[in-house]
Amino acid sequence: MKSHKLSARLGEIMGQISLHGTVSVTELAESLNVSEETIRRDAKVLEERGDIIKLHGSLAMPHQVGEAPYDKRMRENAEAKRAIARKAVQLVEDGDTLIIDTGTTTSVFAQELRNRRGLTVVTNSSDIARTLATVNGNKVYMAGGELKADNGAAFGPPAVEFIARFKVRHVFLSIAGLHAEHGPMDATLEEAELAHMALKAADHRVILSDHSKFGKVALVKVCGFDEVDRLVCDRAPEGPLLERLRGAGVAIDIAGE
Amino acid sequence: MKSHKLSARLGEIMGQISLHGTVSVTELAESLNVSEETIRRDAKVLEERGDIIKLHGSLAMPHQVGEAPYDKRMRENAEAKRAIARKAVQLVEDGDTLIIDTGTTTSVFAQELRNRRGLTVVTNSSDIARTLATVNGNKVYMAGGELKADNGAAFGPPAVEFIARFKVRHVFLSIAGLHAEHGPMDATLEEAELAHMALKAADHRVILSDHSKFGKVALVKVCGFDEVDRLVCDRAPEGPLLERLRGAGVAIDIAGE
DNA sequence: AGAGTTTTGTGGAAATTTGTTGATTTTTTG
DNA sequence: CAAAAAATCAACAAATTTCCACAAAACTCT
Repeated sequence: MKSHKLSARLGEIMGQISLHGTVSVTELAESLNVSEETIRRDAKVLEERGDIIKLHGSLAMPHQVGEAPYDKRMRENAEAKRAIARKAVQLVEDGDTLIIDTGTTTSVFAQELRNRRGLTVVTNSSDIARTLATVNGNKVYMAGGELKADNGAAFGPPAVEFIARFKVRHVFLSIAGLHAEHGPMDATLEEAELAHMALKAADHRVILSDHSKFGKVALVKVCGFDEVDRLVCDRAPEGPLLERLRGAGVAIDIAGE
Repeated sequence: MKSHKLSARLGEIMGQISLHGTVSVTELAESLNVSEETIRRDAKVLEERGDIIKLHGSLAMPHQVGEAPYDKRMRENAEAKRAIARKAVQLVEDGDTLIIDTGTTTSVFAQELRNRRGLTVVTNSSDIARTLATVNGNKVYMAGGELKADNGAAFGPPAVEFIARFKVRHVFLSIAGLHAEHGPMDATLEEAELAHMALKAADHRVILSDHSKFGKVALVKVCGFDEVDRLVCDRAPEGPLLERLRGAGVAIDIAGE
């Protein structure tokens, strides 16, 4: 059974943290008249409960105030995304034409594209547009309309039509899942429709995906395996997924090789 | 797998950077009472996380990399722009509807608008769109098309038509010059046309301008003094300019008062 | 009161962070 | 263009924090 004293202290700790943003372990130990080790043990349960995060020497709120879910997603698997983006940039030459779909991985990819010059970029993502629009003599075409709060990108028929007017060399897609049976999948119908149109508009069709998407099923199928030319990922796919990719002749690039 | 612990200092560094645009390593070391080497190490993880970029001797927001003229302009008079933005935000309430024109001052203004919730924002700037689209339950409508490399914003007839379809409470404009005789002026015809349409679409028309624009002549006249309701600036205008503003009944807000 | 359980404190080893030094690189200056 | 100044990097030592195992203390229940 839990003691009352313990839960009272946890509440006090939470109060201190939410009041000051971060509090040092030493401070807490002094103000609550317990040893630092006790504070650490409390911090452990608080962290497992997801109420706080432990830093080195102090405790803090789990996420920065005002941080968007999108920004948070950008941080998940950040190293993998960065590695994939670096690898994918090698496919692009100065002066290339490309369509870049919305997504956290493609946003990182866009940042890495600052190492290329004179690109012509078509996108529906305000983040990608901003990243590339003002630098290196790039030309950027962005689909307008209402930007979905989820990711700051335009969808719907106008956006699809906008994309359809272009014919480019490469298209780079982010996906929500990559399943051996169902193929590349997105979380919403609108995303999938736009991605599908983008695929038709390019000669060389590339999917950027970290391994956490492998075998995952999302809501809507984007396309068949035969509509993709290349997969750039951080770890090699295995089993039936690998079979399907090979069968469809999809080239596979593994970041860091 | 080594999970890097984070220092509570990282948040403070991010705050400083987003506040001033760029901060020198030396300044940070002094204000946080740690060695410069420690700041550099913090900067490294922040950079790998994509939150900042390291310059030689200082740290900056990620989009200030490269030599884009737009980013350079963002740094000029950074303090004044920030102060003006803070003042202007006081005019906006949660849930307001607004049009925000492209510009360096309005971009800073958009950052400050993260202190408001549930806004409906219409803009032609990819930077402003990206700043506000994914947070606080805002609704953002962005004009699409080719983004001018100069500032990452859409112009031309389609953009003007896009803006014309809205009717909002406030419009916020950046300008290139504010002259007693010629009124508010922009650097290009396209910018001026779009700004003029934006003015017609709002009840409350606000110009954001630092004092360096006072008395300056740019290429194209945007509108008459009587088409403006308010000027937010960092220093009081003087002489004939002040006369004209007063004569037209333009309210004047001075940042820091 | 006393056995069993839970919570807390203590000590030393392990891990992480920080400061310092000197070499290296970049930027500025004459 | 070369020298001087400033900033970064690499490596090691010092300081701080955490982790782990076990003992002491507090609490529960009969």
